[in-house]
Amino acid sequence: MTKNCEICPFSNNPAFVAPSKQECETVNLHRIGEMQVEAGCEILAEGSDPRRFFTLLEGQAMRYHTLEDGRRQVLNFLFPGDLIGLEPIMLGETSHAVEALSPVSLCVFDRTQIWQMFAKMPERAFMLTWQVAREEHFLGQALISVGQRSARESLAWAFVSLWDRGQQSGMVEDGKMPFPVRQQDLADALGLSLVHTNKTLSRLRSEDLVVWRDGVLQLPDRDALARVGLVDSTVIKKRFYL
Amino acid sequence: MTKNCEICPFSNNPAFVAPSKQECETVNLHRIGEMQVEAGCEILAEGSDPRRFFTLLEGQAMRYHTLEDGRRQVLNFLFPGDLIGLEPIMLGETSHAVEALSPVSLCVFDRTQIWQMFAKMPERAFMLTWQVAREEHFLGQALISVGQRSARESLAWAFVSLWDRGQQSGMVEDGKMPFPVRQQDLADALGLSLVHTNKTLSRLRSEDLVVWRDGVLQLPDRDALARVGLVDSTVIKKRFYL
DNA sequence: CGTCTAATTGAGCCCGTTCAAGCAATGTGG
DNA sequence: CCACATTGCTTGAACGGGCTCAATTAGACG
Repeated sequence: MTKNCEICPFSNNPAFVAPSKQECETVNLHRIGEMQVEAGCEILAEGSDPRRFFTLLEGQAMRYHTLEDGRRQVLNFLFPGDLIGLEPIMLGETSHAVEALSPVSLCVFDRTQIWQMFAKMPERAFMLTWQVAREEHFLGQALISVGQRSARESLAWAFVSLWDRGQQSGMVEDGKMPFPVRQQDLADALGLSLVHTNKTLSRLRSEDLVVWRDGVLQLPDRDALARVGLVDSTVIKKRFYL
Repeated sequence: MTKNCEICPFSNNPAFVAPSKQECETVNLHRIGEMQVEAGCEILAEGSDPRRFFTLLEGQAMRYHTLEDGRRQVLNFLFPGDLIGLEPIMLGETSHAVEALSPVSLCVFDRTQIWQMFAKMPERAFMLTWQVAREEHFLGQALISVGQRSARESLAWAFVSLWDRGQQSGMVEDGKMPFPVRQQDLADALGLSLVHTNKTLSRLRSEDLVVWRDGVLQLPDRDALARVGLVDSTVIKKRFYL
């Protein structure tokens, strides 16, 4: 295995059940290889035939769907350790696109690997389902935000959630986290217009709740911002249990 | 197995891979039993300890989350064949409630059954993951709607989506489908106010696009409504493939 | 016949939208 | 080295979709 494999759900992570020697070999068998992608490139294209899926090893990405008339909804932001392209394989149709937000490195698997996992590596398969369930949870949270929260609350919620996700995946250093996103992307994630996002954001900035410059995010008072965003304190354990 | 078991993902469904004799026995072993719930009752309580999960055999239900201040977001509506309470077990925390919309019958499983499935019945485990992935897909679609569509488009989208779901689960008869929901529930699902939902709905009614009376829904022109709601024609196959 | 819940309709306001202009940083070609 | 285009951020002004408040109606139930 190469660099960063410790965050791959199919690899050996202390947070997860350790794979056996045999499992490792089987994984390596179906592991097509690693892939580097530049910022701004499409990792997954809307409507494409689902053949492979990926583990995001380094960098950040964005998953979105575009309506016929051009309106776009960002579904979520992806962090190291996240899976990409599993849903399309399960459902047989790629209904969203994934774009790299920074230089990204991916671990590439063939779709046949999925069944191999279920057949021969139940712990890996369980792990995989756990990831899908977690993503479902995040989508639900986003839906709550877009549906019920005000613009100010939504922004606050988004920053806190992203911050917490960033910490879980080890992207926060010195109280700073890379967040290479345009305001337009954030607006599309929250169902707001660019203009209003900007104005609401500048208010949060003037209150010293958010510092976001040059693609780097800082939250001087994460808990205060969480209160603004009505973020419930539910913590998702990294470790799943049976 | 008792009535309606053919729709249970853990049972023998022609759309799915048939379970072996041994699988059937193992499922029955962990199947706690059947449960009947009246309309309006809570099947799953927010914050409860996740111990069991269910298959919805008959009737309809609603999954929602409530914010501290009372605002409520309906996450989705549940149809026969859907799983209930799997996400909480996987993630260790029940962050949403599920309420019966009609008299409901459920098949009850113990949470230990999940691991049994991964360990001994890979086809069932795969099936289960497929269900989670499908639910993730629907949540994504809902997020797109709430985030990008206008009230009119949202309503149209919702009716068409529910209609299609209803047809897949065999709830449509004579061009009619039971839809035992208050306007308030629909409003909370779409992030709209009750008043605006009502006014938009009455417009759709006057255009003969929607007929919804006494808990029964009819769509005289499903395709026209789909055009109003910008529903993409992507069809999720009932049959998954490997 | 009073009470309760759900649907309906009107009036007025506001949050978030669209339109529009300006600015700063970066890049590109002559 | 400058002219010019491009991309993203910022800000002002005005409109409007959807909100809140409020009152009425209709049906179900005791």
